[in-house]
This record gives sequence, structure tokens and C-alpha cells, in this order.
Amino acid sequence: MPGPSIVWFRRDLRLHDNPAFQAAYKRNGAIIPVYIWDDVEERATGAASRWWLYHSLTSLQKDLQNFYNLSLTIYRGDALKILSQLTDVFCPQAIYWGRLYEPSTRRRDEKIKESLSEDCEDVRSFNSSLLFEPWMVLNNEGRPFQVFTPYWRKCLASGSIEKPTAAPPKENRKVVDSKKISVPAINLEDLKLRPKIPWDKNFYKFWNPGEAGAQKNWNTFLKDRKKNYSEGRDFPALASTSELSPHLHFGEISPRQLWWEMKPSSAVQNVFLKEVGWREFAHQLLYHFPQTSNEPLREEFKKFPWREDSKGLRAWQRGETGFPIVDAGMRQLWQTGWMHNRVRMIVASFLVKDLLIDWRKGAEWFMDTLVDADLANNTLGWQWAGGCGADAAPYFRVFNPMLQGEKFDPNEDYIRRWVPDMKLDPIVDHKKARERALQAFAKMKG
DNA sequence: TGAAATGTTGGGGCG
DNA sequence: ACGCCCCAACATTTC
Repeated sequence: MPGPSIVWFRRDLRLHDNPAFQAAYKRNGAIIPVYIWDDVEERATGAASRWWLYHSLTSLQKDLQNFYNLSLTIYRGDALKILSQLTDVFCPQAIYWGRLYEPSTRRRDEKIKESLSEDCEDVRSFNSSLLFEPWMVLNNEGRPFQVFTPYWRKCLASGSIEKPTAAPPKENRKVVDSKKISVPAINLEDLKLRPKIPWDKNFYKFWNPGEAGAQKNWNTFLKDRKKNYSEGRDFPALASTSELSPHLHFGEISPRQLWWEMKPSSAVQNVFLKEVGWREFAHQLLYHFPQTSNEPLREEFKKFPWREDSKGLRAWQRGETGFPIVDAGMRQLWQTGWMHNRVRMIVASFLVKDLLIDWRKGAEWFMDTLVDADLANNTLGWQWAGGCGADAAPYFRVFNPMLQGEKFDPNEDYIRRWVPDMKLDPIVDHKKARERALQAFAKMKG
């Protein structure tokens, strides 16, 4: 009888196409599925994401129980310590997990892999969340791409993507008593992931965290939204996007599934897959330039003269700027934990250009309020808006929030939905603000 | 994955 | 019929 395998779930909270779980399953022994809430998770997970995580773990717990008679054990504390203790007690044959790519998780996981390998012969990580590993796609000089189009072209030319695998067949796995270890397992409730103040009450109307919810959104997308995606995706009043971002962040659905089920005749031109490509691009950028979540990729922006403006920042956060499309976006974010991507660009441009507030302030707010908050995507998005990142909009490309509203919400449906009581009392004069931003840019240059 | 400023063109009104 | 002006429509340049 083979010994047990530990599967360390992190942000691959699914059973289909989950290579770590699959590999453990194939070993035919007992499986010990664990989730560990340690400092790295705690620091990196904002309030809205915690809400999501709570429900996603609940869902995974239920599925593991129902399909395999496995109980996902939850721990709080230092991941290395806990995994080492588990290893001491259970002498697992294998310890598996899905890879993450942020600097903090990489630092931690490398140490863990090295340390556990001394006591366990098969400690392995798997690719569960990307189509292309960041170190696999390099330009002809062997360096990472900094422009999207050539990056994506290279990805698509670089070979085939593995087909997703179904969840392993249902069966009752032998159960081990994980309570034996000295670090006590705790209840999911004890992680206190849900808010004390019930600001999450509306979230339930919009989201269904977990693997089943992810599949549901994906099927809706394929059935109803895909055909109009390339035109409709820019109009926030329409339901044209997949709304998969939080599911993808927590690994409730596999990008390989999206890839294969799109069945594109020409992947290069497929607009939806291109968006998946931006996600890949963001992850490889953060991998190769790990400092960019805090520092602009383009050096000259280190001396950009940002303004301190706590009143402006607060008005932006609350959706009280007096610019309808900006306020609508910020309120959609607050009420649902999500914002349409077109509107993200508009509100980001407004904060960075019209208010001249450091993009990092905006990034921080997004990390705390988005259910899909993802360090790689968020960093790319904000540095793009700030003009200081890879393949970024040139700084002088200033969005006019009124014009953007006219273009992308012509009937004001989106605005009315989120700010029914809209009062036009702008906190800045856009024309003057634009001039000010251009001057600041010139100052940095000179 | 801009928008404003500036330049060019051409149709129509009118003396 | 012609030149002149106005200005919308479009194109190009600049920020």
C-alpha cells in the first residue's frame, strides 16, 4: 500500500485539470489535502478577495468531501513549519502543489521545496494557472518581452498547449487522521475571512465563488456572450465579458480549458484569447521584473512629481468625483468587488492624470476592493495607465472622462445603474488638469 | 486599448 | 460662371 500524498492547495482551488491533485490521485494512496493561511497569504489578500476565498474554500471542501471522501484541512501559521510537521508525522511519499509567480510566494515556496526535499523524495510543483511558463517565452536575445504583441506572437508560435484533464473519477479515498500533528487544524471560520461589517451583502447577487460557479460563467460566455465579445466587451452596460477574472485568480477554472474550448481558427486574432494573453503577459512581467509591484518599470518615472492629495483620493475611492463614468465605476467596484475593464482604464487614467496621484495609491485600493485582485494583473494595469510600465500608454495619452463616457456608455445606462443620483459637480476642470499632467510629465523629462 | 490642435479639402451659399 | 468665404469632414501632427 503506497503512503499518503500531501496536496497543498493555494490558488488552484479546483478538481478538474489540477495537475497536483491529479498526480496525488494517481499514486493510489491516501491523500491529505491542505490549505495554509500564512503570512504571505495574509499580506497579499485584500478584504474583497478574502470574502471570495472563504466561499471558494467552502466549495472546494464540499467537493473534496462529496467526490472523494477527503477533508480539506485548514491551517494557520508558517507554511514551512506546518508542512514539515505534516511530513514528520505522516511520512508522505509525495508533496504536490500548483505554482504561483509573485516574488513573495516564490521566495517562500523555493525554501519550502528545498527543505521538504530532505525528508520526502517527491516534492513537486506543477503549472496549474498559466498557459506559458514565464521562463519559457523569451525574445531572440534570450530576454523577456516588454511589448505585448511580439510576446503573444511568440507564445502562440512556441508550441502546443496541453489539453485540460477532467477531475479524477469519484471514489472514497482512505482517510488519514491529520489531527495528529502538533499545529492544530482550525475551522475555516477561524480565519475570519468574512467582513465584520456586512458590506459584502450585495456580493452574493453577483458572484458564485468556486469551481461550479466558474464553469457556469464559462458556459454562459460560450453560449451567449462569445459571439459579440469583440464588439461588446468595451461597453460596460452590456453583459459581454466572461466575468471569469476572480475564478481565474483563485484557479477555480483552468486557462487550458478556456484555450481548448474556444477552438479558435486563428488564435492570434482571437480577441478573447488575447485577453487571456494579457494575463500571461502580466505574470511573466512580474516574474522577470519582481520589483514592479512597487517601482515603475521605466526608471525615469521614479522622479515623477506625484501630488499628495488625500481629499482627491478619497473622492475617487468613494465615487464622488463628479465625473459620471468615473463615479459609476468606483461604485460598481465598491458594491460588487469588480469593475468592467474599460472603466478600470478610465478611472485609473483619472486618478493618475487628472488628480496626478501616484498609481500605487490606486493599485493599493484595487488590491483591497477587487474580488479578482491579482498582483501581476494589477501591476500591469496600473503601470499601463500611469505610462510607466511595459507596453504602456504614452503618458500624454490622457483620457477625457466625459468623452469616454459618451463613446462607451452612449445611453448612460451604466452610469444610471451605479449612480442614479448623479450630480455634475466635478472636483477638477479636466482641461486644466490635463495641462497640469502634461506639465508634470515635461518636468520629469527635463 | 486618446484627445486636442492644427492642417487640408471640398461642397454650398452668395455676391 | 467665378471667386470668395464659411465650415463641416476628414487627415495629420502634437501632446
